[in-house]
Amino acid sequence: MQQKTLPSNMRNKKVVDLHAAKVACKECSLHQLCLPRSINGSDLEKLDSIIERKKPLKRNEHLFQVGSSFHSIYVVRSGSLKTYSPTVDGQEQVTGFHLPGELLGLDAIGKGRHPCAAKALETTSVCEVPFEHLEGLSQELPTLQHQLLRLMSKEIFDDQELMLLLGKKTAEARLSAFLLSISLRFKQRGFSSVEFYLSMSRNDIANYLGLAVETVSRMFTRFQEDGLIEAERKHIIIKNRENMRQIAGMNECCDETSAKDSQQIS
Amino acid sequence: MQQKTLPSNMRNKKVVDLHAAKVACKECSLHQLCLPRSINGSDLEKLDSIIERKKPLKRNEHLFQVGSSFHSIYVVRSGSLKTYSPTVDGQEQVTGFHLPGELLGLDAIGKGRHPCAAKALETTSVCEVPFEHLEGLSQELPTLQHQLLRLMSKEIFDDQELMLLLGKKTAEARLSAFLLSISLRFKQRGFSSVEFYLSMSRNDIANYLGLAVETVSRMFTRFQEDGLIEAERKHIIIKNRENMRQIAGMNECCDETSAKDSQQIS
DNA sequence: AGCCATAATTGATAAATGTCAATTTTATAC
DNA sequence: GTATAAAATTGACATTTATCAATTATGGCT
Repeated sequence: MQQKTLPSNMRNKKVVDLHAAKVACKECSLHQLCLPRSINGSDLEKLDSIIERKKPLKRNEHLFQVGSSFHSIYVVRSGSLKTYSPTVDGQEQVTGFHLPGELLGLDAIGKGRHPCAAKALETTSVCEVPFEHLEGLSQELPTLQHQLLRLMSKEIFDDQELMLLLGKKTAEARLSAFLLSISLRFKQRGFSSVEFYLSMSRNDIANYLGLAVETVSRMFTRFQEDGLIEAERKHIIIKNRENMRQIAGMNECCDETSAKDSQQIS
Repeated sequence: MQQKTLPSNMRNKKVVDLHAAKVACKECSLHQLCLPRSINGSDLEKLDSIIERKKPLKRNEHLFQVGSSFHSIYVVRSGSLKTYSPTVDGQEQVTGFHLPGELLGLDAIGKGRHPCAAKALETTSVCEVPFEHLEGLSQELPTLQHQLLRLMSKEIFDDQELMLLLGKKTAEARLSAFLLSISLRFKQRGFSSVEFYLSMSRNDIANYLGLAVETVSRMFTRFQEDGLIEAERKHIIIKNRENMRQIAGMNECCDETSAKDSQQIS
């Protein structure tokens, strides 16, 4: 598996992390939608023809708002977004982060409305896949239907993993698992799993993990003291993955293995 | 909406709660799969023909084990089950409860293996829907494909709601939201949302909510002191739903409204 | 380049929940 | 029906994490 380290000029610049590293369609989840092994050329063209490229979002711009009506699924091409829901007390609750190659909007099919909002964390471009067209095409192409069901299933599976995390674990276990998860997702897209940039704020991380910002900050400090990571602001280097796994309370099955699994479409 | 209160002879007997109240196929999620509005008679027959009825499970029997290969989706006809995953430290982590009319196994499509085990909480019968057949049939029947995608999307949505709960809330908020959730699900199946039996132990509830058993027990006590519920063992009566909503940090949209939404297939 | 708003860190304290231990209640088996 | 095991409850105490407050660092803007 190829490993690209992000170019060094990204280190001290502001936004360029994920944004600069554009992901070719062939490497993203959409490619998984295209069914790498079994789809043929003309089918792939058909799929390609329904996809719309949208103009890039600037930081803090919304891809969609809470309650907006559902038309399309989106795939992140470059950059990153967060999804969040409003809570009763007027706060927002971050429900997910979306890196290049990942999907947004699957949770909106059921009710026809987006239950959460999606906001760009940096300059971000996405592909738009109109859902009616995708459904129609899935009707023609059994492999595409299958792949769509697989991706939705994976989403359910991933959410459940996160539930485990939020339900049971200590603050350090949560943060450790979070960092490992991000690391793994970078790896799956062909980037380095050892060194990467977090596009989200400590606040977003804390919110997502159900912790106070201060606690997250302290954990970052402790992880550095313990030699688990090096962290300078958003720039993270994983120094001791094995210990982090133990702290996260993960068995190995949740790392390399599942990473491979989700690559090779059987 | 009709409201059936469970027969009084269930009160002081052991198992008969959910188990006794068999749900007709027309009232369960499978009926949603059948697409109430738009599917015609012969299509419905086709769907009916691929469904297998299995012989009932006794309490503590498994429907499937962790890692077992995925063939079918299951629909609960009567009784109830819990799903759970093993954790590193040899414990189990409860990931969900499944009441009559609800689905199991959607999280297994992705990898072809069940990431969790499913165990009957009481005498329980399920319908088995072989996934290959379902996929094939969905290929023929666009409305069925659409419905399948909707149901999976709903699962994603529901999981995210739970994540919100586990991530942010206090112990009392979690338990309150849990009880309201169960109440709502009963209501959706046509049972009373005010009075019902919990088939799962306090231990399972605590595990599911990421709390210690003792904390759950104390919360039950407190809720009774505060007049929110009456609880005698597993028999629960909701006395003050409005206060419980506030404690759970829910806006109304998460109750009646969404209940209706998921009934009417548009 | 410098200013201002925002984000991140750190410390002190309070509140919530987990842990340990004992007791009571309920369920199961003989 | 009784014995035994399992589940639930309750209390005392320890630990973790949230909250409040203050300080420092960073990033965006003119």
